[in-house]
Amino acid sequence: MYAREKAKQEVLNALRKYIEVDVSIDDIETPPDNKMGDFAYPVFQAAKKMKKNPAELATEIAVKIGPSDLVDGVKAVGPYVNFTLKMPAFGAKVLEDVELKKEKYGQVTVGEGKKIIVDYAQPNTHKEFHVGHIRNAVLGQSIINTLRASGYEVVAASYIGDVGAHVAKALWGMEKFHKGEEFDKETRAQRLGQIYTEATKAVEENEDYKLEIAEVLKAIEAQQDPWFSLWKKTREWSLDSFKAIFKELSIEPDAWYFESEVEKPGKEIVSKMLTDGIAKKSEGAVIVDLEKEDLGAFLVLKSDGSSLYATKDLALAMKKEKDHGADRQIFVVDVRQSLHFKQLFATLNRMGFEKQLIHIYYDMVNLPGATMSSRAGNIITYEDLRDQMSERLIKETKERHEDWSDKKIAEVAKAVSIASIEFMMLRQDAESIITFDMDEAMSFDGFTAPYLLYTVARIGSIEKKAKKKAKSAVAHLTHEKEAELLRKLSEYPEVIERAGLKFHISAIAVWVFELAQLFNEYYHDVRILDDEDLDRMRARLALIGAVRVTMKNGLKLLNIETLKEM
RNA sequence: GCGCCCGUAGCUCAGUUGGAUAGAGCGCCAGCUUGCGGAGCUGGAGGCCGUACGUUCGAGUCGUGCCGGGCGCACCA
Repeated sequence: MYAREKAKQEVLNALRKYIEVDVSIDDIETPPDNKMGDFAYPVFQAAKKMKKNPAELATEIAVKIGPSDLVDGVKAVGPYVNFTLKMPAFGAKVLEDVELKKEKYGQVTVGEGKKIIVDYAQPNTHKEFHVGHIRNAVLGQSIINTLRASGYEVVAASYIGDVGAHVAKALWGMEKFHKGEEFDKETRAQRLGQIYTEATKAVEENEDYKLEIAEVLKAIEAQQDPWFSLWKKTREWSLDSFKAIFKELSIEPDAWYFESEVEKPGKEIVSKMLTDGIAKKSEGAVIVDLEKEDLGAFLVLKSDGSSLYATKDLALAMKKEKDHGADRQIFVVDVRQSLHFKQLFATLNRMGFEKQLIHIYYDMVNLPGATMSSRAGNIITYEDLRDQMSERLIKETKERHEDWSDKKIAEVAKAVSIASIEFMMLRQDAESIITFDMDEAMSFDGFTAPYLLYTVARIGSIEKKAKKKAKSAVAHLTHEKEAELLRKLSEYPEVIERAGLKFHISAIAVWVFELAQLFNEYYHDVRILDDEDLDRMRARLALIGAVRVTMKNGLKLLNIETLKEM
């Protein structure tokens, strides 16, 4: 049991003796200022039940409770019973927790025995991989990391849109406008995306093209050449490029699903739904009438018999269930598909699908001053963003490290720019729109990846310079900021648990930032090295080592690898 | 028209399943530092939490109306 959990348990045990209502660990709150105490129990409800004045009851309880192993003072402040941690003992337990568990510090067990499959990283082949896709993949991976840290068994499932109207459009555009063009291996995937955009514009100007593209789509679905071969070839171009991007961003799916493999099964499900009476024909197409659930009509097959997103999603859910049999299926998908998922889940329920289905949604990513849309042509691809940022970071890094090789500078700059992108995607609530300001993302000041990475590198540098080994001895850590750091470190497992239960990743980002701030304040107040009190120096080294390990653990959940130097 | 989301400091955003005096970063102003990595730290100014009612011992948080913004609502994904 982690230090904080154990302390809370002691608080609970004490409270239960004197209170006539049930108290659970969730009733223990944190006071707004730690000068008031570390834990607080508001007595309002208990007072009501016991028919007493809240402030009086709080006082009454407070005088009865004595100190325990990790909890020291108990005092009433108004209607609250406040508890203060017993400092040397509690701090020692915190450091012990971190040192014992190391990279596993913070992992909790709420999810043990439960299996979840998370659908994320769903780019479409033949289209560009832009910032919106980054948000999806990074958020999804971070949720997966956090669920794993919470004890769940998680299947990370990427779902690739390798068929559908967009593919037909891109291939049609290739033949129509770029027949015979040579495609360079390095850029061919992006070239496909450009052709897709070009084709989209062409269709807007000429309605007749729609029919031509519909023919292409049918040919691909029917596996007819030359379209089918062209599809197979170009699909690989996109997949190769996605794999490279995933690697850079630490996106690591362990299962790959493709729209092309669920298309046929999807159509079969639809025809079974027709015979079962779950679906019906309407205006030539097939729908599921969800008026009863107030969800309108769910279109599951087009009137020309070709499939839709919905067709494939039905089969996908079934396939995932067959492959992995998870207790829950989670879908990390853009908020604009909320209705689609409500309809999909309602339909699956009608088909007798019983596992829990959750849509985790996120909003879009804008650039300052402009909403991003592929139609307006102001989307920014992952590669462009990364390269623009790297370029500027190379310049800055060069100025600071004149002795570094170009190769080392380029590597560090790339790592920092990727970390900067990831952090911007995760530091904010998923439900809110991100305004991606590149300058802010790369800034070494503020709520940014570079600030955090710098702090970790700085700790590493101190540790490297120290001639003595760290040795935890909390008795030597008497500075006020040292106690604050220990308390902060103790919160980490709770942060993970809450983030995992609510899929609230930004809370991890905020917490790591607060820890970094606290460390930097400490660093300026206290000189760690060249201390004549060797035991104290070693104890401080142990403390900052614990800070570094915990920051690293937190950043890892955010897909960010720390750097030794930068 | 119906539905979902959002509205908190000049800007970008937090606010722990309703709890104590509403916070952070950036920017601005005033300082510290020849440093164990200053890419940092300290202090300051800056808020009728969109608005009006309601529920509650207690509302930025819950409910309803209104105002303002975004998104979605059958053959796109």
